[in-house]
Amino acid sequence: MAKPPRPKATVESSVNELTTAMGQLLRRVRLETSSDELNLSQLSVLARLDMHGAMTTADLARSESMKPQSMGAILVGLEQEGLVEREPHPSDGRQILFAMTAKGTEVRRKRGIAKREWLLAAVAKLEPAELRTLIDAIPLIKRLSES
Amino acid sequence: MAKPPRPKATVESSVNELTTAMGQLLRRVRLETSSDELNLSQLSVLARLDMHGAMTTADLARSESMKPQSMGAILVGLEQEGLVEREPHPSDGRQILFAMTAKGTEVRRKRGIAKREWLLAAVAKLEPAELRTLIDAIPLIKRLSES
DNA sequence: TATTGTTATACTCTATAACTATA
DNA sequence: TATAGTTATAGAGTATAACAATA
Repeated sequence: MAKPPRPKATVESSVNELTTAMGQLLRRVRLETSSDELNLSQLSVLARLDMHGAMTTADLARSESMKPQSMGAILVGLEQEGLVEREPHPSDGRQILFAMTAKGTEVRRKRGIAKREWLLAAVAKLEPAELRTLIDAIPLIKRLSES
Repeated sequence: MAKPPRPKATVESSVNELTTAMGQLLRRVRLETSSDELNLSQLSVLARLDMHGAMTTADLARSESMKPQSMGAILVGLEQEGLVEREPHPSDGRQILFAMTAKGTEVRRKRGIAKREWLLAAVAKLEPAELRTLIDAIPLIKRLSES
């Protein structure tokens, strides 16, 4: 089934395919793991706190390209599960630092999270060179969202 | 600003970063283009109809990893904008084929769509080799969502 | 007056469930 | 009985607006 002679793939058409492909993969991941205890944003926040240490709502919101109110809702969820906890800011009474708890560290690191399982299995089907390409693209995607 | 010596990036941690990065980029794209007339899913459907010709709701839903009811809502939106139209299926009275209209083709192809503009500007900041990596990764992301 | 965070509300996107019509 | 599509409803995720407290 040879493809019809498409005019050479332009950057423009690639950009369209990128958003389509990303949207589809995220839908798929959410569907495959809808019974999971944490959603993708919550996992992102845990990963970030694990790397950077305690952060404020505003900083977390900025780093995830999200509004502070939205981040607040995510943090409330994580807090109710006992995965993060509040710490007063040492010098600014307005700010609140959110830090991972021991349970948060454990949940984040344990292999049992279904979200990873499904995607890991899919990634395992890639050729080594393809896997390298995919991994190399991750920081680029990250940079795009920050530019 | 050398990076701290992170323990070698495992496939597992890369998979986490991939979903985080994709979620963040899609949020950013949506924010930057929230005044746009079409959402990402609608643009995907137009692109697919442009490539494949007329398709049914069910086939479109399958190809986008989405439920038929959800695809139905997307198609109603496109239909009300006059971008797609219904055609009866030649042999099966239950099925309905959706085809692009001339206006749909025009809207899809015109350069003015803000969604593309913002992302194109961001992509233009990548080095040529990085752009190649990103483009090479697109079919891989697509394949993951279909596996 | 500007910033941090909270509360209340609404919107977008997609899923689930129940139904109709055709096969 | 199975499949395609529709209608109605609900849920997740995130935004906007209005507010309180601190700087």
